[in-house]
Amino acid sequence: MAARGLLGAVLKVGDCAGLVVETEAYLGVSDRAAHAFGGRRTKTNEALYGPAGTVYVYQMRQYCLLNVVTQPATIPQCVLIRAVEPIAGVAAMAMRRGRSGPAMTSGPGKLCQAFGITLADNNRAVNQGRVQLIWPGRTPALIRATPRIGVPNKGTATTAALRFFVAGNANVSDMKKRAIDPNGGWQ
DNA sequence: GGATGGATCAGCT
DNA sequence: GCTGATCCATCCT
Repeated sequence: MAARGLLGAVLKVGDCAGLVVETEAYLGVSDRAAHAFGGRRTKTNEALYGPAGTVYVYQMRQYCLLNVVTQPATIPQCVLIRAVEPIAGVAAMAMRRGRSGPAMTSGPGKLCQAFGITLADNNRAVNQGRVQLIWPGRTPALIRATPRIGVPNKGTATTAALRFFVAGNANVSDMKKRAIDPNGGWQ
């Protein structure tokens, strides 16, 4: 699954970069939690119907969320990037976030603020705009799966284990202190 | 450590 | 009007 394949990839925006450590899969028309559920297509989610590698930025309240389309055009599936481990441009990210440490990029809204990702980056091809994904990055020692976050009361969409993260990485959202691996969860 | 409520806003109904 | 793929401060145990 594409959501697992993104773990360990390098996300690069301008001079800032980080390793993807947490993702969620959104399975298109059959997924009640997806914006394209039932084939819904509006100006806002138009990017979902682009080719694989299209950036889909969704704004929620005062934050933006970063997605990457994973299937050919007209098949609206995507992966939400929920958290990264900062590896470059840390000072710039800390300034934009007003915070440092794990709280800087350990959530979908947080990492977009840290990298300066906005709706201006929506509906553009990865590696042809400011947002880039680069392989190889690092290899997770262990990938864990749980239900997605913020998807209540939607039957199987709520219970399905479609959230994936690098086990033990300190930048994963809601990571318990006891569960942190000193090696960052990498091989 | 866990639960709660407010901030805040574009887009859809 | 209403509704979120959120975040943070501030309670409480």
